[in-house]
Amino acid sequence: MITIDDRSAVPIFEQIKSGLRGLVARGLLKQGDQVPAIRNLAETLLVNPNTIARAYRELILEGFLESRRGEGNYISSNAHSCANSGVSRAKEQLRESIRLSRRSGLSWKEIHVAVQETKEEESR
Amino acid sequence: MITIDDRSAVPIFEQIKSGLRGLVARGLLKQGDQVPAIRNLAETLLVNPNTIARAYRELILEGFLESRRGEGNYISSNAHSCANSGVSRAKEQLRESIRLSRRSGLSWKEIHVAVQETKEEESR
Amino acid sequence: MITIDDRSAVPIFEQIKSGLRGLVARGLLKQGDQVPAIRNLAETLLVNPNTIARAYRELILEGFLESRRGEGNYISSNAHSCANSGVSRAKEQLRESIRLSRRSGLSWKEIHVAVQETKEEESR
Amino acid sequence: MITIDDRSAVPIFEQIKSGLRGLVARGLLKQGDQVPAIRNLAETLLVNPNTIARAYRELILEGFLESRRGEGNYISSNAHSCANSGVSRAKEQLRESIRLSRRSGLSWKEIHVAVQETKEEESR
DNA sequence: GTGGTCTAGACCACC
DNA sequence: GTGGTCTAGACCACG
Repeated sequence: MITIDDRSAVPIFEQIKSGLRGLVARGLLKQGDQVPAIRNLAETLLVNPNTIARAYRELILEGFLESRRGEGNYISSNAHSCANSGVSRAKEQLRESIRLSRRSGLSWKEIHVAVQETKEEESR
Repeated sequence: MITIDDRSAVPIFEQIKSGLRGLVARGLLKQGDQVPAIRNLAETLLVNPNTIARAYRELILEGFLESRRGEGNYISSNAHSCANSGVSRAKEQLRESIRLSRRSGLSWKEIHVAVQETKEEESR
Repeated sequence: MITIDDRSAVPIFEQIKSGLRGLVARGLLKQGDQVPAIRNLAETLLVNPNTIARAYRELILEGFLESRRGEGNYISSNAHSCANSGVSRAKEQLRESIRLSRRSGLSWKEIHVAVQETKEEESR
Repeated sequence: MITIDDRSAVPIFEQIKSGLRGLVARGLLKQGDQVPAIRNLAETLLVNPNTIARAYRELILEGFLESRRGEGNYISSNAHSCANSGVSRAKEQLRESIRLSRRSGLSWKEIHVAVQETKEEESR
């Protein structure tokens, strides 16, 4: 359910963090749900377990996850608000990318086209 | 004519590279034009000369700039195609950011809003 | 395994690049092998880490090396072809030096002697 | 009679210096002969006059040329020995290039082939 | 005046 | 542990 792009400039642990927040924002994961065990997810995503551990650790600090010792990690009760603030952060990052593409010479028309194309790509 | 954002995750030398490519793509700089001297631009942008030198060096490797010994750096004859490929690269990066923001839970509507807001911000 | 000549007119980072390409061309380094860590090699060759970093960075751009985040740099799968094109480049540069020495007045006999002497020097 | 390669890493003024020394070494220019006027040679070789001036200046310091004020520059009486020392310097440079090509992975056979090919190229 | 190389060392990020 | 970026400043070479 989470997609990793290792060629991306965005750190893998960030991709995991925003991936999980996105799942909550979209309602695919709810308060109290258990998230996959570190080793499990590492195997699934073909990623170093340390990287997963770091993502979880930061999500715990953030109050998005709760760790129950010996049991696993669970979506916390205030995960929703974390997810929402994650969404606004994502929006701000997107705006920065848009500004950057402008400086590289893209016209607004091209930017709209890019949005459209990505939308169609996704619905396939 | 080039804008630098020190807070951006995108390295400064990359911002300079795409800035120059953008200037050519928008027709503000043409084949044969001289680009600012390294130390000059460094002073203008409040950036270390080494950083400018690195941007220029990579643009030369790319064939976008030509260096004439002891004279300076000039927009090369095939800079236009480099600029265009730079534009498509920028477009591809934008699409990646859009995908990423989707994974973080942004709706298509929110993405359109972000584009709109950035547009208005720029025209101010 | 790489030799640096600080008195040479050839920049150190270029010597490192051709040194590595040479190691692959001679089969002493193979696809998938890890190259020394930047700080490591810097210490061994008594050279500034930045200089090594530059050589590695350019070899990555060239497709000769692959960098795995936080892990290190590795000989890429198509390093062999890069090494070969490096060898032809070296050959072309040698021919240019020969032409230059001709223009400086060396006879072909003297050139053969120079080759012979360098050969003997190396085998010592 | 002198060939310039502006793409070469060897500075143009050095190419001119060794070119002149080569002409003497090969007997095409003798003691007392006048060398071309700076502006003249600059025009012929499509080179900045400053560059010619620098080459001449250094050849004068070296004792290879003599300047007679208002008249021009002439091959000096001990030009021959300068030319000879130039030849040995050229030989040493050639040997360094050979060592460099070795480090880039060239075999001795390939080096001999390169010499042979350059020879044939010249006789055409 | 121009660019090119190198050093030194700081700081940040990822694994 | 790894690499990446940036700054500061020195030094050299070409035109």
